[in-house]
Amino acid sequence: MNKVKDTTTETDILNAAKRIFQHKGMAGARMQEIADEAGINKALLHYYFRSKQLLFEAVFKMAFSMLAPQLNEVMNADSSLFEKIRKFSNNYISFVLKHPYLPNFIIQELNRNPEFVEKLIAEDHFPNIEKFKKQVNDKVTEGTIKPIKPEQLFINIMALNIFPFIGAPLLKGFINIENQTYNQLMEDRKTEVAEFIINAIKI
Amino acid sequence: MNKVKDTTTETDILNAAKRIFQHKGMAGARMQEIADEAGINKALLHYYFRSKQLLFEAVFKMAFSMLAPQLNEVMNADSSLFEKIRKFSNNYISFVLKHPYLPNFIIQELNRNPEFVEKLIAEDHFPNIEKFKKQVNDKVTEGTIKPIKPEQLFINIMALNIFPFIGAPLLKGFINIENQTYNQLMEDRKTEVAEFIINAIKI
DNA sequence: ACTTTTGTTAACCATTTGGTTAAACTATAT
DNA sequence: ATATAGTTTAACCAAATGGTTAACAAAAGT
Repeated sequence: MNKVKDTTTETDILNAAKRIFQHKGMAGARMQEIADEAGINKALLHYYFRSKQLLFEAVFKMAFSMLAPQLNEVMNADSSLFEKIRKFSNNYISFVLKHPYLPNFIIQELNRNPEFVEKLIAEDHFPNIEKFKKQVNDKVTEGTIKPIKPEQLFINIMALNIFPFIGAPLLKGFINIENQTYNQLMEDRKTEVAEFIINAIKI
Repeated sequence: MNKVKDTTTETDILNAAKRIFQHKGMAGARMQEIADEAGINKALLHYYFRSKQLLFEAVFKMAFSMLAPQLNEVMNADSSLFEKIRKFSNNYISFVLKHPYLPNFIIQELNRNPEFVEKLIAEDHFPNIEKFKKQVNDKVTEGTIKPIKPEQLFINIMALNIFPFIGAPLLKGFINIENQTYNQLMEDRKTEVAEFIINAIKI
């Protein structure tokens, strides 16, 4: 009964489904296309995951669990506020450059299905930013940084790191540059975003 | 041949389609549902717009044309750089608070269909940020603001203004607050975002 | 008055789509 | 070797879906 065997088929399916779902979303993805991508028969998808919905949820949770821990680790570390901002920006952008479709996939499906957030919160390892909030409030009180609500600072950090990937097609149009140049901008942002934020709040 | 009559049916369809498309996306929307929402027969949709694709494109262009001019006007105005940042943030957030689903709709469909951007660029009134870029470069040269690439500053402005709406479900989960509190945060951002940006670049 | 154009509907159609079934195949244990 | 449990497939199926047709109603033009 042990899973000594390599579960290649199941993981093949998951990876194929991840690719298709991330490109087309839940509604736009087709079971047949996922089966083709995985190189198997469509019935096997149902054998392993019962329904499109369950397959989707498996993919979604996998995607979310690739991103959430990063946020959690950095935000709850013992490092200073500025270090957190630097580390998160660097880590996050490096990671997303390797998985460019992940953030958009998650945000998109959460918008279509807002009640899904509650399910995620109930799960383990959902990010918690209490420590970060306290840290910001302390620094504001002691006058080390400009007054700002922790929530606003948090939103700003997320926005500056995540949006450039989600809004890439639009931004490329506005700025009028090609993919490669845009990627170079992202590369630069690994450090520049953090400095931008720190400049905005330091006294 | 004059359109003296009110084109209620056509606009009814457009408005209904806008609501459905914005909530469910192109792939997730159903023609029947749009017809129901508009209170008409499904065949009428095809009578007015031929196909789902064309109806979608009509809705998309309408949505885009509600947002793009704002960007254009502010960015190409004669006002100072800081004024532009303040005005855009205030205008944009005010507008989106009234149309919360617009930005996500546009960004989402552009991600599914990146070649759509080229079509938009070809159309009239596609935003142009050359004036803004020159303005930033000048101020950097004369030492009035910290060195920053105009493209990066532009991305930051867009990110800080747009992302809080697109990422709302996720951010509400992270910050652990309700809709009303979140809306108050957005209200505050009308002015705070601009000051955050200005603090980040002023010397 | 009547003809033509425009607007609207119910019924229909072909295709797509998620899902099922039963049979075949594979490996493993006995 | 053979029974057994797990894996994979081809063939099906019912429902949903985008789109069409033909008939009819309402304006608009003459």
